[in-house]
Amino acid sequence: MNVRSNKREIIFNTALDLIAVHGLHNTPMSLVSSASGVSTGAIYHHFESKEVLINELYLHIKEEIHRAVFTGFDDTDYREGFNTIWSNYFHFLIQHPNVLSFAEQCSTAPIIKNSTRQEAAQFISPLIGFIQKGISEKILMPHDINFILAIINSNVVAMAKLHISHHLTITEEIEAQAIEASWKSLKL
Amino acid sequence: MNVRSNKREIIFNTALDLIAVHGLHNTPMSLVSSASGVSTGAIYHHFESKEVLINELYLHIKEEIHRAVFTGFDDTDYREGFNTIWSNYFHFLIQHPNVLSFAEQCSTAPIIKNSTRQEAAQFISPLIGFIQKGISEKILMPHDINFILAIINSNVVAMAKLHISHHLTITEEIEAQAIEASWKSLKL
Amino acid sequence: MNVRSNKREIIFNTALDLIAVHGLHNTPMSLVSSASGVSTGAIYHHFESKEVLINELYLHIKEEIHRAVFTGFDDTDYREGFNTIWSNYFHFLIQHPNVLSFAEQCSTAPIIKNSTRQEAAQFISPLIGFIQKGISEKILMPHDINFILAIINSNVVAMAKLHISHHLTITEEIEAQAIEASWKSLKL
Amino acid sequence: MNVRSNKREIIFNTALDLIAVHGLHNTPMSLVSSASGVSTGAIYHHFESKEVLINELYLHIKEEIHRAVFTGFDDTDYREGFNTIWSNYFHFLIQHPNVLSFAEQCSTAPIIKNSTRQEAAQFISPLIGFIQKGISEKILMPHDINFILAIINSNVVAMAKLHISHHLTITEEIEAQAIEASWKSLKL
DNA sequence: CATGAATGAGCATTCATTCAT
DNA sequence: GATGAATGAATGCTCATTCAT
Repeated sequence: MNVRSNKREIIFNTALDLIAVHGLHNTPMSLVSSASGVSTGAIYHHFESKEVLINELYLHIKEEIHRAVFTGFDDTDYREGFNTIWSNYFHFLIQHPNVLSFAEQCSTAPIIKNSTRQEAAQFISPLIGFIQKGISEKILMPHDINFILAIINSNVVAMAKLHISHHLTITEEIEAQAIEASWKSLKL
Repeated sequence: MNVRSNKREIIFNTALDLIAVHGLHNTPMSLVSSASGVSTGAIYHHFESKEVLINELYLHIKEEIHRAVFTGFDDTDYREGFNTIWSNYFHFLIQHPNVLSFAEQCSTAPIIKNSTRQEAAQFISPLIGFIQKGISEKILMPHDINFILAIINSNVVAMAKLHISHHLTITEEIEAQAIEASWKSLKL
Repeated sequence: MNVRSNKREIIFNTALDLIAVHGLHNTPMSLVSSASGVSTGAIYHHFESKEVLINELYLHIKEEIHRAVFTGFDDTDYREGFNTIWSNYFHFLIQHPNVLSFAEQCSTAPIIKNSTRQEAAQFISPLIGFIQKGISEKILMPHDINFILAIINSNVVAMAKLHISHHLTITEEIEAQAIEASWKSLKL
Repeated sequence: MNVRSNKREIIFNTALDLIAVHGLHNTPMSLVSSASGVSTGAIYHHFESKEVLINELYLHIKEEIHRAVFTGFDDTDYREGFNTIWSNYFHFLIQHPNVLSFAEQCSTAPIIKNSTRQEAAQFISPLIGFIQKGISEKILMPHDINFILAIINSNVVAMAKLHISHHLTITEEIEAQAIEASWKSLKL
């Protein structure tokens, strides 16, 4: 099992990096095989098909992101918690640009099944809890949860893309301004 | 010339719809051909390659979006102008979901060349002018232009995606709240 | 008729040059059209098909070669006549390398019909007459005509190819040696 | 390795025969595939492209020819050696008319790269040695090596083509005359 | 007659997937 | 289990030829 999960991990990492650079459809399985040192046969032993591999990688990454988001999260002060979540999310993305690239490609690709998207949605439940708390405590505007999630997510991702694409280097100062912008959007 | 631009238009529309539904890489030229009633040879008469077709379609669409954004725009009241632009952009996207789908797919796809992206960037110059005016008149926060563009764009697109995906139906009331959210992010 | 034969000539010359450089099968009719300034429709008005065009060009060129071969030919001295023919043939080829390139490509290409090859064979009848005279006058060895033709032709073409390919620059002196070599092969 | 070279050999033989009959450009890879029983994918597994396949086949054949030329070659008597080489070359060609057809098509085709032609040129080094020996021993005329090679090669090929095309059946007697003709061209 | 846009069969090549070893 | 050669359907693209204008 150790070997097996190792291989899964190797395949995941290789596929992620290749897809981030070459794109979802310019990354043949044979390339994943040669770059990872895992034979195509072995890849197909671990993943039924390319579609399955990519869907599972998508899930894997979504989980990783949401785990990172709550690192060091402290429930005491709401605004502080908001800052932590925003910042964690942002830094994870800029430290893992290949993850962002992969996730963005998947966001519209028909290869990701609806059931996968639904499954991935479960990872945001802690975030939903946090938002609901903000609403019920009259800290956040009483918008629909999806509305609030969309604003936060789109702002973080937009800033991460600006930073990674070098269109705007997000210093600590600018990051603080961006968090403030998101906050002003949503606070009551 | 009439016939020519007609064919281009037909190919553009067909490709747009097919790609929106099937994806950039699940839309073979033969499908564009059969669905449009234009032979593959004729498509290649108008567009050097699939890559060229998609790059030109991307440019075409970016122009269309930015033309739509300034429809009925009035310079008198700044906030009113902001509302108009936001709303125009949003309504164009939800009325043309295939455009949004296509544009989103292109946003990360390596098939779009950097030179195309740069060429497309020129279309936002009126928007940049509007933002600069807001900053110089002490109406908007003095953020980097790219920062402000990113916030506005990401918010509009996020709301349009919520609406189109039926995760949240954006009524006039919610639209007003979303505009307000973007505005609060950016106003001084 | 003048206009017509003009166009034929233009098409012939263009096709010859293009085929010499790009090869028989890398020379699309559209290229012949654009390079010659004659529309594809007009080309097809003059030549039923690409095959017909090439077959007629082949015939045209074979005739041209054989006309050149007897320029300044004088029946008085047999050896002198042999020299003239050999030299004429050789100089025509090195002065028209595109003709040689085209002819060589056609020599093995299935696009040239047998009937065309037979028709082209008629042009060598003066040469056959000259050879038969040499045999009957006990100047040449009494070989089969095809044998003698093959030796002369292959030697001239081989020397022309050496010269054009720059593998050996055929000076007047070397040319004289080559003629001598052919002559020694065949003389009684 | 055995399987591998087997497949290469099968592909080579099939391609050679098909190209000899249909021509270099009327032999689609799909035909090579169906005629050889090797799937297109497998052909592309062994040869990067059609161009590579043809270039490698060209090299393969040139080597085969030059190996055949020195079969039974004996250094003792120079004239005897000349006869052997000439005859070996000639008989190899008439026994392998497809090789001749293929080689002739390649001789002018742009698909054969210059680097391939240069690589193929190395095979004639034993022949060059033989010719140089003839010159230094005052048996052959002191012509340029390329001159002598061209005469011999062009004569052998011309005779082989006469024979194969049935324009002249080369009996043993005629072959002896042809060798004699070449010899008289070149001997001192 | 001339034009050149349009046609569509045909080709080289790719790549997800299988399966004999 | 693991391997990677083999499969072959599918794709982007070409080009000889036609025909409406």
